[in-house]
Amino acid sequence: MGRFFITTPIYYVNDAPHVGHAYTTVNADAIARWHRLCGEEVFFLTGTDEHGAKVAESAAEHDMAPLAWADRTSARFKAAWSGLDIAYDDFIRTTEPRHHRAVQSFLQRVYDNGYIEKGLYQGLYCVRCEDYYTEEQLIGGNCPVHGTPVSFMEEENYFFRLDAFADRLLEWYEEHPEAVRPATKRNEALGFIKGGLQRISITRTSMHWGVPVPWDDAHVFYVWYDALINYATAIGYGSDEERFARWWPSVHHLLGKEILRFHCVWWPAMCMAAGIEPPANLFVHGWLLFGGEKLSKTMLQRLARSAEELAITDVAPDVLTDDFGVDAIRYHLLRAPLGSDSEFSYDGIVARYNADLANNLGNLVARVATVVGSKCGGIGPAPDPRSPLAAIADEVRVEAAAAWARFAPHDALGATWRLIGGANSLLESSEPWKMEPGPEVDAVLGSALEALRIVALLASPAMPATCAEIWRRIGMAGTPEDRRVPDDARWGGYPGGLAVSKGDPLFPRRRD
RNA sequence: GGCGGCGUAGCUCAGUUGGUCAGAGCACACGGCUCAUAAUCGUGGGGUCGCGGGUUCGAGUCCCGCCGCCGCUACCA
Repeated sequence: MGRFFITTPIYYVNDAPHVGHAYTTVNADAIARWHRLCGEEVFFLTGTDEHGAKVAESAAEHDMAPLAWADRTSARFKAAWSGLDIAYDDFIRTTEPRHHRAVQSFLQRVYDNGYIEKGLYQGLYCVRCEDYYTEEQLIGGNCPVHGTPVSFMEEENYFFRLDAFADRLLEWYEEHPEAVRPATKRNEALGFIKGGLQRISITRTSMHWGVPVPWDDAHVFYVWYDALINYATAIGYGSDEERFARWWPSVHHLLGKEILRFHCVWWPAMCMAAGIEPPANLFVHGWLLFGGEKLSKTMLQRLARSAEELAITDVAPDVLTDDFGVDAIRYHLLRAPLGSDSEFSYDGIVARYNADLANNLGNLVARVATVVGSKCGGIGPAPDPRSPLAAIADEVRVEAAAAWARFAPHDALGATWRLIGGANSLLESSEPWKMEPGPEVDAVLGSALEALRIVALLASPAMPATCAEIWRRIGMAGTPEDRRVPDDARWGGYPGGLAVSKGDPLFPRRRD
């Protein structure tokens, strides 16, 4: 049996969960669900990143201990994922003891291997921020946050010798052309490496909200440095080597383009430095963008809790799921091409909802149930082995599987929807509602039901609840998740003789 | 400034190594149907593929320049 390990980035607890987070997480969830459907042993990891100066500051501002503050925001992420029907296998928090142990073990190894050295970190420092800035970040030579003058400071830090890995990284990219996808993102990472790498300061003494450095207790690790290691922590790095070896390095990291450098340059180098293989698969997705045009006040009110200028990070997932339903939002997020940026708008959601969900899928379910009710006494007949839909279903099954496998849910769903179109078309050309009950009617309606069964199976990673409901309405026992692709997605799996029920519209058409 | 990406029908997007590559879906128009959530099915209009050059028998597809967006530029989740 195959194994499939997929991760999202761990989300920083200073942010509230927003649609950008949901985009990554829903995609990872759907892909994980697909692999479970394929019968693989799946480990889907997400979580929260809870260290660093910003968390400590925010906690102080709220008069809370850092951990209490982190508890609160971490819980909001869990709630958001629950609201989006995310079936993760593990939710890691970087404040957990297991993570501290793994980080210390990992970085001690790097230290012992000679890739961490003490050095002087110099920069422009704002005392009130307790943070360094580059000259470009300053506004009029002053701190961008406080507007006050910054001072030149230096502190003794430990540095990771990233610069020592340039050649090995280039070699690794050469030997693993598919490791970073899509190719455009791979090129960006390569460009960064070829541009020259410097050593990285990885510890702090100015603040203490972090993982203690095992060989020098005056320091804690810089937040990014501990964060990346979560992927190793969760599969037993440093505590259960057997388990770790089972899942590593054939991981699939899904991440947004803004953190490409950390994942595609730092992280592989860190792994090399610690003496483990770099992650085998890094898939970098683009952003959802608001086109910057025609954002009506209505839309603003609907999407954002409060915003003058609406950004994707202002939109909370629950605002959307309350409005459209969980599966509709999951579906919409999954129809955005994953590797590149794509437009995101309220009107776009409405349009897709009406076209794909209400008109095509929802209406097909309704019309089939009604005609089965009137012409077959509500008992679904068996499909016709020679139905024209059989060939479409074959094609769609193969295409959808290939698309899910290459992290292209939008293509997988596009293919799946062709079977819906085929079924609507077959009904139109056969007109079973005009025919007398008999074998001919049975063949058409049985085939339509079979199409719905296959669609419910293939689309279940995207819309688990809706597909389970379709499954139930056509009389199937259990849920699509109990089945396996590709075998159960082959034409002829609908047994016939099952009670078909009508039910309310799955996706009531929107009039806005 | 440097590095990288993008600019294809009204909208959202496809278009490997240059030769049915001018496409899909939505929207729109017309026709059919009425089982269905005024749904569905069929047909059609519509783009000098950002602009200007160049290479080539032939270029959205390669090269140069320009215009317009955008990301990264190192310790920012």
